[in-house]
Amino acid sequence: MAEDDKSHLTLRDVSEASGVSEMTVSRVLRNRGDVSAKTRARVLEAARRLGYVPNKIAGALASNRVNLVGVVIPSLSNFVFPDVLTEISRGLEETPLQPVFGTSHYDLEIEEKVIYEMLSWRPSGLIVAGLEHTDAARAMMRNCGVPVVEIMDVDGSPVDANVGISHRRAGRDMARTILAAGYRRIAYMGTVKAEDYRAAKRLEGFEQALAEAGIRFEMREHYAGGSDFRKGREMAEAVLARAPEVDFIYCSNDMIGAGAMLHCLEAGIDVPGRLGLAGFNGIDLLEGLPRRLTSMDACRAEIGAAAARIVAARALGEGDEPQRIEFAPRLIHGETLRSR
Amino acid sequence: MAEDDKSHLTLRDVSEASGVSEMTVSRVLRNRGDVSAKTRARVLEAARRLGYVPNKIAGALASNRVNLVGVVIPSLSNFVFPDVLTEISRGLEETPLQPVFGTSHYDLEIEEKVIYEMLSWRPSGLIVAGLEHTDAARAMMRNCGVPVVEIMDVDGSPVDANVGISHRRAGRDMARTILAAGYRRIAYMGTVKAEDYRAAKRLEGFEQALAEAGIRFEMREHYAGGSDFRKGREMAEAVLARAPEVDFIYCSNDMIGAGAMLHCLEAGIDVPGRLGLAGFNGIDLLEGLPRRLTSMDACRAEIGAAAARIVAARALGEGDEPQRIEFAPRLIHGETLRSR
DNA sequence: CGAATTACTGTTTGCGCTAACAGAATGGTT
DNA sequence: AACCATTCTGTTAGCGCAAACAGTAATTCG
Repeated sequence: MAEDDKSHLTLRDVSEASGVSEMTVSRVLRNRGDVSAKTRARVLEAARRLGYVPNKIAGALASNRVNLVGVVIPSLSNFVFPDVLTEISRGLEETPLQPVFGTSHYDLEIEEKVIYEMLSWRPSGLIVAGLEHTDAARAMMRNCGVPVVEIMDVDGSPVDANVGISHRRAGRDMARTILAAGYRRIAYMGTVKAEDYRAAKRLEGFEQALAEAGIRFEMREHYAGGSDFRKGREMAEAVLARAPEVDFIYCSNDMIGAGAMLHCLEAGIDVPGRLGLAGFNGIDLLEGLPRRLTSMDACRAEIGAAAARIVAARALGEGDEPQRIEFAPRLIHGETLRSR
Repeated sequence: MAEDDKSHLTLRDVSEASGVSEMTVSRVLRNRGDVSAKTRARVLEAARRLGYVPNKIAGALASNRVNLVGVVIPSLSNFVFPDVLTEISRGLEETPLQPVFGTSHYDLEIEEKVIYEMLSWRPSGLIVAGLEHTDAARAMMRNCGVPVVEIMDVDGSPVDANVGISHRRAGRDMARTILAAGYRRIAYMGTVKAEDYRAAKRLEGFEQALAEAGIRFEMREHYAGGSDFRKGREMAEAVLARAPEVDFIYCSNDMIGAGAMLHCLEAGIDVPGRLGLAGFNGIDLLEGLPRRLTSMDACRAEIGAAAARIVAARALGEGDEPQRIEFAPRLIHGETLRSR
């Protein structure tokens, strides 16, 4: 393939090697404009022989077009986001657009920096998780001149387009389902991260529905750090030791919920008879555990796909999609909730 | 913050707004060269007021420096890779470098395209998972003029730098450990993907060690698609139904292994007495399952960190790191392997 | 006090490419 | 033969920024 080590090959090198102008080479390599079959072949041969790789930096500057879409998410170690990313990638596959990822570690200041970095590459669009941002970040997104889609959450005021679910409603619906199943002494286990706005909104909706039924949490147990089975186990044990009367534990996510379930089964607790459990996210990876955990699908596949569609449509100027899409989180009844 | 909608602010706009030359603005914004405190303040104020975001495309073209590091991995839906990415990000945090990710879906042709795309942005370095590539991809990496680190695997010939573990050795070591524990009727459960070269190498090493002990697999069960508990359960059930004499199942990864474990426990099979189980990757997320699965740590944190270090050192010209690093996969004995 | 140094700011040039336009070659039509 | 349309190729200019160099003013020093 490549023969030359002079690692700064330019259009000029290819044009000299093939005996045509730089412009013609450019046209061939971009499939733009008419070029005779013979010339095309010569150019392609030369490019391949030299191992030429076009310089998109220069191309982007000259054409004022950058086929990148910035995607800003809180973290990669949370199941949810890799899923969404995968779906966004798939959604952009048929377009000339390419996603570029950045993570904010659930920190709005970092998020602001990441957005700034992304915008400094003048992408064709931006997809950002969540509706909470610093003022500066919001201003940048408002003025960047490209489509911005805020995803995952719809409880708030988007800067531009918005695709997600209502986490408040998700919490409320889950609470009502649990109450309808007859549980009354309910505990919460969730992250202590104030920056997980969506978990906070679910909790808020949940508590609101409880309040409407004249009920309050028996207790709330918080944790810091990542979510895994072990943490769920330990916390469930602690909760049940301190408040044995509890008959349901609502968990802020599926990993914790599954850990709690594993503890209960091992401790010989009747699930869902004596104690019910529910999580959030509908992580299908967990299918195959001894009991299917009651959960709620966050529609992350749909969200990723819709966000990709909106950005693509707007960036490529092919008509405008509806700009606000709210999906309805689907209850996954599972086997850790009495059905009656 | 921003006031103007004219979304194409340039250095000139800031320079006019602050009454200095473009060059001085550029210097202020990059903290390069001496600028008086007064001028600096004026420029910063103007930039902030206008909502100016520098154009890195232009900056990169002019300076011939792009502070991006391309990272090419097979997939995001595999635990392992988000982990490595996170570690690479962390490793680059203290440098001016920023990672940019792309996925190949375990397809070398796609990988070639992704590498081509990445190189067309003229990054400061490239980190690629695996040692298997198309000839064209290898040629591009050889001639791109920036540090290239192939990660995860060391069984093969790297183009440039290389950090990883020997999967062959990992398989061999695991087999020996299993044999030493007295198991003799061994089955394999793994992906059918011929493109998962590392899993194939582990299998190869494993079989070699078995052969040295005069043993062959009782059976090999393959599956396609993603790895989850359910699949592990189903396959374990199938294996034990067809070959009840099997006393150990070696699984190509932890998810499958954990699924198999869940099946066995539910079926009342004595683990590890009657049947032993092992996986691969040492996924700590799984801690908290009823039994700790025997596994092998793939050193993905160390690999990510080392790759980041090498790229940073080479790209920033701060001396050269050792170019080939092999980590030793650590056995995680777990509770699904007899200890004797 | 003049020269040398330092501190700061400006000018010119070009990175590698593409948009826009201009021109040449070819073929068909009247 | 003159004309036009079509097909192909080349020329010019400039995208927004930073490197290199060129000042100018303020300060230091012998």
